[in-house]
Amino acid sequence: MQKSKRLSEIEKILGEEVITSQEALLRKLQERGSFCTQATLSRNLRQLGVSRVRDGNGNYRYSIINDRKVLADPGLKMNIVTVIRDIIDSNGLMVIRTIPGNANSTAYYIDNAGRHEIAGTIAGDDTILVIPRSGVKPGELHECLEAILPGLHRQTGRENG
Amino acid sequence: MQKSKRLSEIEKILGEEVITSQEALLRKLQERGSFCTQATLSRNLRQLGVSRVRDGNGNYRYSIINDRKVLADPGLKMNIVTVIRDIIDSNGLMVIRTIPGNANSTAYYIDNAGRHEIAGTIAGDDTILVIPRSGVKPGELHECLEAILPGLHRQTGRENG
DNA sequence: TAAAAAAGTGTATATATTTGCATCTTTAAC
DNA sequence: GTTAAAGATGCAAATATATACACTTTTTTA
Repeated sequence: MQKSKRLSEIEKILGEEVITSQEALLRKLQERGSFCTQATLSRNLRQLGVSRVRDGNGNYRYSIINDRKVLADPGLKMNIVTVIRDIIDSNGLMVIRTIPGNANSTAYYIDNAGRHEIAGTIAGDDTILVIPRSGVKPGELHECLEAILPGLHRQTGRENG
Repeated sequence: MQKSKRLSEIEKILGEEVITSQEALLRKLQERGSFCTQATLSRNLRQLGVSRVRDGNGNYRYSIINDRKVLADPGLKMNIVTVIRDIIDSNGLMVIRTIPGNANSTAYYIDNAGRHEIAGTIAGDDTILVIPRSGVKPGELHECLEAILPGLHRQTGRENG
């Protein structure tokens, strides 16, 4: 069956490129040797839980994570971890890198965890800067993030450079 | 004008109820005394940055959460230096200022240079924050950036603030 | 292995959302 | 106060996405 291959291709493409419509995604899939119709793609996207989210200009973009899921249900933390690529400590600041387009939603989640250790976050497209409160040590901050994002330590390739 | 009232009603409704279509949102607005057509609502949702995201069952739901930043255009890597205005060191972090609208593309370029010295970057509209890995000294980071962006030192007005 | 059930898919179509255009309203400039 | 410019909106039409139905393939059951 070619479905599973197609699903993983979809995930890969969405992690690498900015896709604004199913038609566009369809073309990308074709370039990689996966073929189907828009109808099937629509079904696949639903199965993958892919959302259509806004970028800063109000344009839509397809994204593998659905922010609100994480938000509405604090129990579903695991999903957010899947978009995290790595975490790097930089002199006490923590830099989290995500797959493209997911920094904001992840940062939002971190902000809303209500952890005292964290003064705030700044998110770009695929990078989040987590700023600790004064006096919070890197190790504490890292532990804090692990508490917020269970399973995190298993995901990050290099946790300290 | 009733637009601003409608916008805040929209935010309120989305924060309180599960809305799965613009038509449904339209009805909720009417219940609260805000009237418009679906076309206008579509425009309003874009202005608010509202996204259409999946819930756990794959169904759509409108949500105020979104990703705010646009991914850089990987195409314009060449003349990247010409858009840089200056570079300022701030306690080991490097702040690069570009001409408006070019921070993203520049940051993208820097990220993709694959330099170990750099933990990550965060870009706004005309400002980039370059975050070094722990132990990397400001001078090293600056050299690193010069290596990535040849000609940089001639462009930057004040290289250390 | 045959039959039944479940899953996958395309086509055509339905539903949902966005947009071009004309119009009306508000704001800014004299 | 008049005119120009910008903003808001509805309508109709264009796009984009989802789904009903029929058909094929795969998986399960006995």
